[in-house]
Amino acid sequence: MPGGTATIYDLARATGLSPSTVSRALRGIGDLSPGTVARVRESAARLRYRPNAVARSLALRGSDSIALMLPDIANPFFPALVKAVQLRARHHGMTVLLCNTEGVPEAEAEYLEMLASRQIQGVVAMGLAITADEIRRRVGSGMKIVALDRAAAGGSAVSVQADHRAGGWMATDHLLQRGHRAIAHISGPAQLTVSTERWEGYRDRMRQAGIDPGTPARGDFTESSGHRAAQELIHSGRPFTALFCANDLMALGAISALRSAGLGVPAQISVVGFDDIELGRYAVPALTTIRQPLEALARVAVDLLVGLLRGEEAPAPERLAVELVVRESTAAPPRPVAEKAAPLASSGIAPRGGEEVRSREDF
Amino acid sequence: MPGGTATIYDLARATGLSPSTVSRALRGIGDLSPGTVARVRESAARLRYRPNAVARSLALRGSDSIALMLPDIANPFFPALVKAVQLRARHHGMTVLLCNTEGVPEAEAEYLEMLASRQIQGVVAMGLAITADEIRRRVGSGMKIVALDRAAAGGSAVSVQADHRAGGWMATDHLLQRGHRAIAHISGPAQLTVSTERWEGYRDRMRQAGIDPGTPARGDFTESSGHRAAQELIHSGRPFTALFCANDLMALGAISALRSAGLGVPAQISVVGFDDIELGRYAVPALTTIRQPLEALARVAVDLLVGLLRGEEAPAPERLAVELVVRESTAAPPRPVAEKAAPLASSGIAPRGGEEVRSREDF
DNA sequence: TTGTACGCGTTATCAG
DNA sequence: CTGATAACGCGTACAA
Repeated sequence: MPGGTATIYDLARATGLSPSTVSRALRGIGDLSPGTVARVRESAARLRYRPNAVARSLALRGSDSIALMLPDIANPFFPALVKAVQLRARHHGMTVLLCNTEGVPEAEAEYLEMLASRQIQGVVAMGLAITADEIRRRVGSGMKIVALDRAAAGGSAVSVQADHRAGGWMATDHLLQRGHRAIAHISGPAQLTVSTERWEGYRDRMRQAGIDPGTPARGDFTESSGHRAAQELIHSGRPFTALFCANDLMALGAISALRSAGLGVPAQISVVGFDDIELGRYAVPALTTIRQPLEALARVAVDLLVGLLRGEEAPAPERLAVELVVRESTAAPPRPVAEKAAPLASSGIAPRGGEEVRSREDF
Repeated sequence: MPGGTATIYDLARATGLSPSTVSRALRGIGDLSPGTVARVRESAARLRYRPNAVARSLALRGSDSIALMLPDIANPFFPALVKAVQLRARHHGMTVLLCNTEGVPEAEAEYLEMLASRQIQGVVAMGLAITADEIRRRVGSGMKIVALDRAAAGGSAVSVQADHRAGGWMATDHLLQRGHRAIAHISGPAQLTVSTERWEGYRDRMRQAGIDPGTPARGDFTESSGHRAAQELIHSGRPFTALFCANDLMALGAISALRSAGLGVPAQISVVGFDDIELGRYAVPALTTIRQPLEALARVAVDLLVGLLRGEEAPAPERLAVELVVRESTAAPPRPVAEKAAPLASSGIAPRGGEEVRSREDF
């Protein structure tokens, strides 16, 4: 080990064995006498042997890591999912490389290229902006891609998703149950299926109630876009007593805009979000939302990917159930003749921690 | 290229040249006739040649990527820094691997091991929990580590940091200027130097004003810890009209707790945070805070790391200047005989967008 | 200006 | 049970 760390050749020399025997002993494969294994282990420890992952990858044309591509690390929903994915990956002995793409197709393509060039053939992708053709090209050349929570273009990759449509339905149903009729919606980017699905759930439930869902306001899942969309909604003059936002971040932004306009939440306007990010629990008022099953999503996606890497067939896609979490941002609509200065403080003083969770079966 | 992609051997065969000539042509080094270069380029494109990064790493004992280790991807301050680091790294033609450690020393050690085993020798670390000895061991064996924003144990790695102490000083000064005397502090984890430095800035300014700083409440930089710490502060009975939190997330949690307790911000209590995360701009009330120079931090850190990887000497460490950003969460303290039911609505209705930025020189 | 031969560290195949 | 030998794809002295 002249320059850097010891290699299996150094161990071979030290033990008087051959490199191949050392390699086998280290990995515990083949039929070896207990003695040799012990000898190898001992000198490996003594010489501080560290396997060279690069050499191994070159020989094996593979690696023990997977990549996790995500469009916007600044969206608080993702970090939670990242943690869950890492946890599950570790369960399989795999390390996770995070690739932050900002939703830029070029960045995605570059990352994919880089990963292929590094022999990393497993990718969990939270929303891909590249074309279906490009995805198929990659899959065709051996890369395994599992879309997580957000479908890939044209269903070109296996996907594991929550039931966004049911979530939209449940959120809207909750507001209707509370007595609201004028329910506005701020949706996410039009090109994302999660946006359309959440909107469809909303639309379906509205129609079932005999109400015209109209056209949603459009946001891009950022807090600022929620803020802006709510302002536009207010200035449009279209009356509404409740607001279903396609994600929590936009809901938070919308609440900020509503309050700045002197509208109390939930006193005058009720707001429902989507995702159940940590932040929503500590917001004032605490956010009523649709909870996505993070651990389950991560588990299913990673297990699926590992299966694919082992050459197994992809199972039929399934939709994971979401839950309604009722907190403080929703209430009954104000009576037609609303008292003008509804005390905003009421929501702030409300006892905290009380929350109610309901899943699909309860509907 | 039987199995997968084309190699330089395939190109050699296709062009009638030797592998080494192809290798040189591809990288544009050595003296080659223009014709050969063109021929190689052409068939590289035609055969869809993609360099194998693994083989290259093995031959070169190096790689063109650096790692970015961070303790908690869920803290919104980090994603912004991550983006800045990635941008700067790309400027040097390097890709960034994100390693999320959850602040667990074992995870850090494992990642470091993994990186070394992958020939990735450059690391930007935002706070390392492993021991100084371990860090020195790594540095001793060729790994280049630059601590970003948070110092590494015992100054064992080069570090690039904002002037946290000045930030604490400025935040406290701002509150004193507004007329506050009873200023409480919620600090971060005791083992992090950023926590102590921000606290020291607070302490120094308080003493300059002839006020006993007392003992700070303790949080861990999460929103929930800020919420809890504020509750304890309230229940402790110790009177205060202003609160300086060691980061924005805790400030947001504290505000939530204060309002739940019926205390208006800033009507009854003024709050200052630290970091200037995006969320603070859209919170109600918008958060007064200390802004860290993200781009500068990232630029200095990445450039420094790249320099180290090239064998250059580390320059003297420098402290980057922070700024005070005045928004809506700070105001003058209420008059001694405060009207009990200060209208919380006032803050919500306050015009938004007005903010004032001040840097060190203004003090 | 271009080609040959070997090394990087590991795994797999085939003998023994 | 263990040991040679080749291969993975690329970079680089050294030779021509």
